[in-house]
Amino acid sequence: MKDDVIKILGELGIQPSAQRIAVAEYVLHTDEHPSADQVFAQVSANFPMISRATIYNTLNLFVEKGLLRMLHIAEGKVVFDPRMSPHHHFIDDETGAIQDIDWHQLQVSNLNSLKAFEVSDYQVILRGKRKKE
Amino acid sequence: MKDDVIKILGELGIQPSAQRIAVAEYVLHTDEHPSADQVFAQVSANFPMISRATIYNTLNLFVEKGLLRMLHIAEGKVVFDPRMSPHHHFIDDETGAIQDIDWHQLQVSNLNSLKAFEVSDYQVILRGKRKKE
DNA sequence: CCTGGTATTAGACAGGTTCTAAGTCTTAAT
DNA sequence: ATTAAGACTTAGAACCTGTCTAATACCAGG
Repeated sequence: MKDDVIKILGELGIQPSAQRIAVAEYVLHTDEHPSADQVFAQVSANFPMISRATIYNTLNLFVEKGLLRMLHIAEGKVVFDPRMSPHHHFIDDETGAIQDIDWHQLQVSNLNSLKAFEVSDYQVILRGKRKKE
Repeated sequence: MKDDVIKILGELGIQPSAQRIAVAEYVLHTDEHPSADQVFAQVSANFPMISRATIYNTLNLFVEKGLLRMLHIAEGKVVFDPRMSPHHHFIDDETGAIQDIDWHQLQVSNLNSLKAFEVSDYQVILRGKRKKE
């Protein structure tokens, strides 16, 4: 399994240092959606000398190389929206600008297939870039 | 316009202090999705003595009273997901746990109506609580 | 006018993330 | 094997967002 990880890193052009292997072994085999701090805690257990900076460097590198995806959906930095009625959001990847998308412009179907959840709220988050007019 | 704001605050049972009026005047009339710090910067321009704590108190009060919505979609705290193929996410409001929803379980339609954007990526974010089985 | 409760303030504090400067490890060429 | 160059890691400082605290200022009702 360690060899699998080394192979994956190699294919993406990532030098397989001991620290990177340790991070990859954890993060590629978890069902959680770990935060950097959770990764630090788990990896530290087997690799006590690893530094927080290395965790951050490594995770950011993995994202850059397409091994991980970053999700901006946890508590943390927050922005405010005075439009209280439900609507979707488009986020410009270049500028970070957030734009409202009218609720009725998109439809999400098959929500009632989610039998295990009571959904109180949902929205579509779109990312990309604004077309030049 | 100041009177409009006072009226709105009054209807929601919010004491209209000078600071709250200043915050409301900005935040209710912007097309941005401002962060607390942006609100602080803007409001400070006209109200130099206002404190950061008041900005936070006021924004949180407005959210509580239903005047604003809080969006957790900006940069900031981040979690990582090793599943690179597209999928949706359900967030348990009670525990914060994030659960993957299979891409094919939901369909979003009418995406091509978004003529002004090049969408590189999208997902549905659902919030609620997990049903007890 | 007084009083009590509410609102505001400055600053301390805490968590998450990035930066910096220094040190260590690898690699490839000798 | 040796070494130099570059890549990687480290500890800690620094920064930003957000909350908390204790003290002060404000205001509505008696």
